[in-house]
Amino acid sequence: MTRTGSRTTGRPTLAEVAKLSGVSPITASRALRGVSTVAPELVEKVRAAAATLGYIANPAARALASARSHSVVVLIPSLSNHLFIDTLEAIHEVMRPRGLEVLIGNYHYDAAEEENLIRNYLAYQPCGMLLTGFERSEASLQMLAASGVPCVHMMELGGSADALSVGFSQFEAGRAAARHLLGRGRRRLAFIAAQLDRRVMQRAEGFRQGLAEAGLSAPELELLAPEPSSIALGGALFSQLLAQADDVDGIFFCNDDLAQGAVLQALRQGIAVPERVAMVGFNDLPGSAHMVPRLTSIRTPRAAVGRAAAQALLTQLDGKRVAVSQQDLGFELMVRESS
Amino acid sequence: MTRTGSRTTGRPTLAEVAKLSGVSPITASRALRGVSTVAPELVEKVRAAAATLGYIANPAARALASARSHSVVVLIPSLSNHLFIDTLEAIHEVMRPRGLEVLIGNYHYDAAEEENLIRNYLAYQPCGMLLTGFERSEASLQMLAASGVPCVHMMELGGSADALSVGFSQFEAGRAAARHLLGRGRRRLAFIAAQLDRRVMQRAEGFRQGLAEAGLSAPELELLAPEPSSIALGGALFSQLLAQADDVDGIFFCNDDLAQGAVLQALRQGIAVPERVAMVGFNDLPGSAHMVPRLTSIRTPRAAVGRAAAQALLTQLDGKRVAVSQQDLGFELMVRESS
DNA sequence: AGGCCCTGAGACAGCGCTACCTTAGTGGCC
DNA sequence: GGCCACTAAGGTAGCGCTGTCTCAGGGCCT
Repeated sequence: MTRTGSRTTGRPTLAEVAKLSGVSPITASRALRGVSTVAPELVEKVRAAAATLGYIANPAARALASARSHSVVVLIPSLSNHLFIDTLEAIHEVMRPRGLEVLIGNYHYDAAEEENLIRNYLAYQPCGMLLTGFERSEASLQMLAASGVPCVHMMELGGSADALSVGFSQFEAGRAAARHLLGRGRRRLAFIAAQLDRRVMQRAEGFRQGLAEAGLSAPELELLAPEPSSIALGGALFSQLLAQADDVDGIFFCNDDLAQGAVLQALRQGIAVPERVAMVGFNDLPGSAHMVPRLTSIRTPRAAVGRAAAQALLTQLDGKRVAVSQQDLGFELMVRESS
Repeated sequence: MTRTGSRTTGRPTLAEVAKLSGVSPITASRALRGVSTVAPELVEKVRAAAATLGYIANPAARALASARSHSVVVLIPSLSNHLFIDTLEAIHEVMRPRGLEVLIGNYHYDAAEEENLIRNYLAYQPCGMLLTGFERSEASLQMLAASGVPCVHMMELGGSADALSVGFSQFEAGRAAARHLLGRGRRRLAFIAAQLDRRVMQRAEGFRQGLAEAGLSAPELELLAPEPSSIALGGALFSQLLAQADDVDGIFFCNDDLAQGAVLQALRQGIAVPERVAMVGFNDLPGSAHMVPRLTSIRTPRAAVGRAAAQALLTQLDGKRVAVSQQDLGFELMVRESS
C-alpha cells in the first residue's frame, strides 16, 4: 500500500493500459503518441483505457528511451523586466497544448551563468531551445552547436545564415525615437540607458544614426549606466543629466522603467514635461500610459515574439522548413503626452 | 558521427566515468552523489574523471531508476505580479546550489488550471512542491496527499496541523493599514481591491476589524473587483469611488499597482494626496517609493518567504524535522508621503 | 584465537518507455 | 495465380542510472 521501499512509482504504467485495452504496449504507446500506423478503433480503445486508469506517461522513462525529452528550454536574461514575462507567457500558451514542458533559465545578464544553464539544461535533452539574442560565450555557442538542439533566437534579428530569429530591428527603433523627437523640434537630444546589453547598444546606434541624419551628434548627452535599469535609477540619471547639461530638450530612454523614474523625478523637481524636455521610453511597459504626463514609448511586440518563436520551433520539430528565417515583427511608436 | 538514428545521447555516461577512474559504475554513482560509504580517495578519482569527460548525469535515467526526480515544483497564481517574481528568484537561489531543478507552474488564479498543473507535474515525480496559499480544489488536495510529495505553503499561514507554511498574517497586515490611517485622523476609510483571492479577502477582514475596533464600519466604501489588478484598474476604481462617496479621506489598496494607478489618477484630477485623501498600498512594489507623492505601503517579505519555504523543503528532504511548522515572517509598514 | 559486526566495494536487476526489426496480412500488378 | 510492395501489429532489447543484495576484509570483543 505504501510507496516507501518500493522502486516503482505506484502510478499506472503503459503496460497496464495496454492490458486493459487488449493490445501490446508498443501499440498503446503509438496510439497515445498519435503515431499514424495505428487503426483508429484501437486508438480509441487505448485512449479510453488510459483515461480510465488516469494514465500519464512517465516523462523520465520516455526521455530515457527516446533520448529526447518533451521539454523546451527558454533562456532569458532577466525576470524583473516585465518585458520577458509577456514573452514567457506567450511561449507557454503555444507549448502547453502540445504537451511540451517549458524550462525557464534566467541568467541575470551574465554570460557565464548562461553557459552553466546551457550545460545543465542540455543534459535534459530538450527538443528545442529559445534564446534571447545572439550574444553569448564561445563555449555556449559550441555546446549548442554540438548538441544539435534546434534553436530560435528572440528579440534580435540576424545571426548566421541558417539561424532562426524572431524579433524586430533594435537599430530602427532607436532611429525612430530620434526622428520622433527631431520632428517635435527638439535639437539637444540625450540618450539615457542602463543594463547595457547588445540590444540596448543597437538602439543607441540607431538613435545616433537618427541624429546624424539631421546633422547632429551629442556624445556628451549619452548617459550609459551598466547597472540594471530601474525606476530609481531613471530618476537619478535624469537629475544627473540636467545638472550637467541643462539645455537638453529631449531624452530617449532605453527602457520604460528609466523613463518612468525620470517623469516622476521631473514632476518632483517641477520640470515641465514635455515643454522643457520631451521624453520617449522603450517597451511600453504597463505603467507608462498612466504616468503624468503619459509617456510616449516604443511598444515592442514581446508577446508576439514569444508566440512566433515558439511556433517557429514547433515547425522545425515537425520537420518542416520555417518560411522566414528572420521574422521581423516591427514595433510601434505610441505617441503620448510626454513628447 | 551524426546523432540521427542513434538511440544513445552521445554524451559521456556513468560507465565511462567508472572505467576511466577504475571503479565500478555503482561506486562512481555513489561517489558523485556524495553517498558516504565511498573512500575519499576514490571520490576524488571519480570526480576528476567526471570533470575530464565533462560528465553530467542524465536526469531522465536518474529519475527513472530512483523513481524520483531532482526537481521541485513551484506553483504560483501569477507571473505579472512582481511579488511572485521576487519569491521565485529567492527559491532559485536556494535550490540551484543543491542541484535541484525548479519547475514553475503559473495557474493564473484558476483552480482548474492549478489542478491540471498538479496532475502533470506529479508525473515528473518532483522531490517537493512549493504551493501558494491553502486554497485549492478538492481533487488537487487529494492528488497531493496521495502522491506523498512533501509540500510547503507560501504567503499564508495556517492549514492543517501537519502542513508547513511560510508567510505572514494577511489579516494583521490589513488591520495595520486600518490602524495607520486611523492614526492619521482619517475616519471615512475605503478598501479597494481586485483579483479577490483568499489572501486579499483576509486583508479585507483585517481592515474591517481595524475599523471595528475604532467603532467604525463602512461596507459602502469597499470596492471589490474580481478582475486582475493593474495600474489602469486602480485609476478607474479610484475615480469611481470618489464619484460615489466624495467624503472618503483614506483608502487602503490590496495591491500597489492599484494604489499607483490611484495616485496617478489623483494627480491628474488635481485631488490632493494625502491632504484630501490618504492612501496606503500593499506589497511595496518597485515603483511605489517613487510615486508623487511617495506611496505608503505594506512591505511584504516575499523574497524571504521564497527563501524560507525552499529551505524548509530542503530540511524535510534531508529527513530532518522543520522546527516551526508555521513560519511568520511579518511585514513592515513603510510610511511615506501618501499618508 | 575465533567469531562477529561493520565498512567499503561490486553484481545484479529493473525502473517505464520507445527504436528497431520482424512478422502477418492485404491488395495490386504483371 | 504468384510475386512483391506496403501496411498494421508485436517481439526484443536497451536507454543510463540506482535500489537492493551480496561479498570481502579488517578491527574488536569475548
